[in-house]
This record gives sequence, structure tokens and C-alpha cells, in this order.
Amino acid sequence: MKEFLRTKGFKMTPQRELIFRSFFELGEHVSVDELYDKVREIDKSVGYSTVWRNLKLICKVGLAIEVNLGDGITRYDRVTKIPHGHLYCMNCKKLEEFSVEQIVGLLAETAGNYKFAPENFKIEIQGYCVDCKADNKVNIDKASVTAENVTEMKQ
Amino acid sequence: MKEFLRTKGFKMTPQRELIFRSFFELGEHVSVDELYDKVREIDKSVGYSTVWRNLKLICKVGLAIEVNLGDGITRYDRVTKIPHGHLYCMNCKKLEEFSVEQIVGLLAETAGNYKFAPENFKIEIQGYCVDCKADNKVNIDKASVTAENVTEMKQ
DNA sequence: GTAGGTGCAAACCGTTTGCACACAC
DNA sequence: GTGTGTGCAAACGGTTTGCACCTAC
Repeated sequence: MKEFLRTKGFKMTPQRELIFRSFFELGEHVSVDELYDKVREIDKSVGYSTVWRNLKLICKVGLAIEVNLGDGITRYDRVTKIPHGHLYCMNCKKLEEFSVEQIVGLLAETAGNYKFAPENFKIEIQGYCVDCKADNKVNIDKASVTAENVTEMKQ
Repeated sequence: MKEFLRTKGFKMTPQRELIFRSFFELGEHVSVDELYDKVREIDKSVGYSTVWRNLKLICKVGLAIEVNLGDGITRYDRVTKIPHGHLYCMNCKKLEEFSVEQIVGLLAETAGNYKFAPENFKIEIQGYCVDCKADNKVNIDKASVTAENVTEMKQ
């Protein structure tokens, strides 16, 4: 690990090691605050910006990517061989994963058609999970909007 | 349009009409600032928060959805019959669209398997476009990371 | 010794809100 | 008249940065 960072031109420090280790111990979709809390459990002296900067570094060296669910909190996903999509419940904020092998294949093909060099794929389904839907907790006051409505409205 | 809003319990005002109209005149991926500027071209008296609140309203009534490319700026896409994905160049920030009919079919199926009620699908490919790739403008200092590296690093 | 790393506090910036006034209905 | 909408300015919260000190190499 130390070697790995060295080859990228970064030094290893106790804080950095602790932060990296904590990050990989936490599951998926880690937020800065979660990581900060976990790090502070072990070493209260580590600063918030250090955690932040190292989380960015983890992304920079390609070990994680940012995940943005639109709720204002940036999460970080470990990069693994297996890409996955997210099911995001807009009510309870729960996050489930699903595999996207087939889809990624299609997307890679699409990117190729555009001569685009893909670095990563984001596949998210926003909606409501079984529980929230069943509990009728959801306040869906959406319009039944169609393309016709929109066109009509543009007049 | 006025009718449409009335049925949702909202009033029509000159500002609101101007904002809605401007939004639909602008293309895709409209940011608050872009919309604000466009609105102010016509009426300097409209406030920023009014634009903001109405943009939220447009989403609330189902005429647009938020698009988050991870660059800190929230954009808004008109809802149309045809869903589309985004090719986002991490270098020049250019955004291209591609059709995703086939993929959405797969995603809807997936959601069904999870008994999940999808509201919208986000499909994004981040990477580098032809131009940026060709110009070699891109400063890619990413690691060649594999799942093995990650595992190894967790020790 | 030197360049990069850390911790703190303050700045930043997109987003949200409280409030007083205005206006659609 | 009433309740929603507006405009302003200030608050908020996640993110970033300047700076002085520290430490890996």
C-alpha cells in the first residue's frame, strides 16, 4: 500500500493509513461523515479536512468513485471488478444494489459508437421501495405528465 | 398551463409564467443560474429564490427531473416521453445524450424483481470525449487498479 | 533539508428559509 | 379576505482553502 502510493508520488502517514484502512473496512456508499466518525473512534486527533482530503485522494488514485444520489450527500464507492447499479428509495433513502453486467456491456458499446472513453458508469433507479410503497408513507403528488402536456404547455 | 397548475393547487403569476416559459425554451440540462439569467433578460425584477422555487416546482409537478453530474451544479432535464442517458466528459464537461430504450427496459425489469416502484432512471457514462482524448489534454494519473490491489490493500 | 501532509479556522458557494409585503383567486 | 407567491437578506451545510506547523523520505 505504501509502495502503491509512493509510485503515485504520495507519502504514507499514520493518519493516511488509518483513513484508508477505515474506508475499506466500512461497506459501500461511505460518506465523509461516516468515515470521519470511524476514524475518530480510533484517533480523536485526526482533523476533518484530513479525512476529506484523503477521501479525495482515494478517488484520485482510482480506488473509489463518487456516488451522488441527489440528496446533497456525496458517498464513495470502492472500485471493484463488479460494477453495480443502485436502487435509491426517495422516501426512506435506503440504497440497494443490483448487478448490471448486461447493461454495462450495452453502455460500453454505446460509448464506443460515440468514440467516447468511458471511465465509469452510473446506473441509478430512483423510486420507492417495497416498504415505503406498501406503508403508503409516500406522498406522491406528481402529475400524470405526458409529452403532450409539455408540448401544450410550451405554447 | 394555468389550468394544469390549478389542478395541483398552485396559482399562476407573471413571474411563474416567465420562469416556466424560459425553462422550456432553454434546451436540456438547464442550471438555476442559466435559467435565472434568461429570466432576468426579460424581467430584472425577478428574484433568485423565485426562480429557484419555481424550478423545484417544475420538478414537483413532474415536468422535469434533477440531473447531477457530480460537478456541484444541479441541472434540470425536461421530462419527455423518450428517456436518455448522458455521456459526460470529465475534462471539458461537455454533455452528450444517447438513447436508452433497451436499457430502460432491462432496468424496469430489475426494479420489478426488487418490488421497487421506479420513478426515474439515471444512466450516465463518465469519461473522456473524442476531442479531449485526441488532444491528449487529459491528465489521467489514475492507478491501474484491480480488485486484487484493493484486496491486498485491505490487509 | 524539502516537499508533501496535517489541523484548525475561516472562506466559499450552491441551496434553503424567515419575513414582510404583494397579489391571484 | 385569505392563502399562496415574491423579493430580499440572512442562514445553512457540505466542500474547499490559507496558513503555520509537522513529518516522511
